[in-house]
Amino acid sequence: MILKSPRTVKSSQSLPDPTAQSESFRANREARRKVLVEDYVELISDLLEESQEARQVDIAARLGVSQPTVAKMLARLVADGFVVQKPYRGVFLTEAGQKVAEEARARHRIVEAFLRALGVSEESVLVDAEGIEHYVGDETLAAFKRAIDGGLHDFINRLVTR
Amino acid sequence: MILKSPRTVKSSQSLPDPTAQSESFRANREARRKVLVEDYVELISDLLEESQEARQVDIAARLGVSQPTVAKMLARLVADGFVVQKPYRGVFLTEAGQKVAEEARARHRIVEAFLRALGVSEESVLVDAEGIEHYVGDETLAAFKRAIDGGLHDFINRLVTR
DNA sequence: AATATAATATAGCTATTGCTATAATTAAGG
DNA sequence: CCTTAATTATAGCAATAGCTATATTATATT
Ligand SMILES: [Mn+2]
Ligand SMILES: [Mn+2]
Ligand SMILES: [Mn+2]
Ligand SMILES: [Mn+2]
Repeated sequence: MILKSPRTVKSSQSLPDPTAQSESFRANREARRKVLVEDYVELISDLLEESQEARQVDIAARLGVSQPTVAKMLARLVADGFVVQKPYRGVFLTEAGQKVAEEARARHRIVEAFLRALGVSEESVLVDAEGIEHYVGDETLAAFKRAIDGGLHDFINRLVTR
Repeated sequence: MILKSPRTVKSSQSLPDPTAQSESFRANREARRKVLVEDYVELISDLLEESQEARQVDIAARLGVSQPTVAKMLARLVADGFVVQKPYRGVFLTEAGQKVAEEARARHRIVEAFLRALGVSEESVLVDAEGIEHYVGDETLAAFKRAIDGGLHDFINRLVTR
């Protein structure tokens, strides 16, 4: 499977097909609704692995939000069946929660590895991956993986050294 | 400047430095607050270029939201000084609005071109770029540009054909 | 066991982003 | 000009995501 040369690919118009465009925006509003769930559940999973507990105060400190904000969000995650709370002992993940956490972490790590391979600094990798991860579809994720495995890194090196 | 081999780069821990992590989340909440402004203003600019007018109904159709939703958002964009309204003649961009639109469009196009160069399908490019564009920092954007200019495309082709 | 500390809960507020239903207004066509 | 159709405005509602201030409760320490 050979890609067409970029020169022969018709450059994108300013305005895509109206239906395609509105579907894109819809898909992104949908993705935006899942961002907090993914970030919380992934973080809870990380905290549990590191210290066997995930308390509201730790979550709040890691996210940079207040404890009542976390309390409210956890109530939603409980209602959605992703976490369970042990009173004054923090929260734990349900099966469903663990599944979301693992998928989120896998995506997150691939995006991070990809940005690193592109030569982005560690600080920018941290910040940008935290946002980008939520908007990378399966196909794009696969392309990122290919690029990492395939040795994008060496390629960049070759470019950088002329 | 030669990059270290990926094998020698210490794999990222599950949990980054707490301060760095909370700063990442803060930065992303900040970025999230700008998403709608960027999407609206860029779309208005595109509509104006295409048809010399940008009406609420057209914007609503393109975004896949209701007209009152657009009306409310336009009030905010007017208050923020990005657009002006001509009654029953749609909206137009101020100088500030045009600047935001041009920057947003430039970023959007680079992200699209980059995903295309990676071999992502046109549909996925449309959807994913619409989200990713808002979370790509200057440094990552520069890396995308380098990769496009540098001939990432040919590199992918080489990979794909073994 | 009493107390101090840490953790969580709750109340009450604000801003944002969406919706439906309906009213009001303007622009266009006859 | 008058009417109709298109466009915009407005009212009222809901969900989400944040905040501060304060109360409550559990855990840990003495
Ligand atoms: Mn993540
Ligand atoms: Mn994230
Ligand atoms: Mn855009
Ligand atoms: Mn966008």
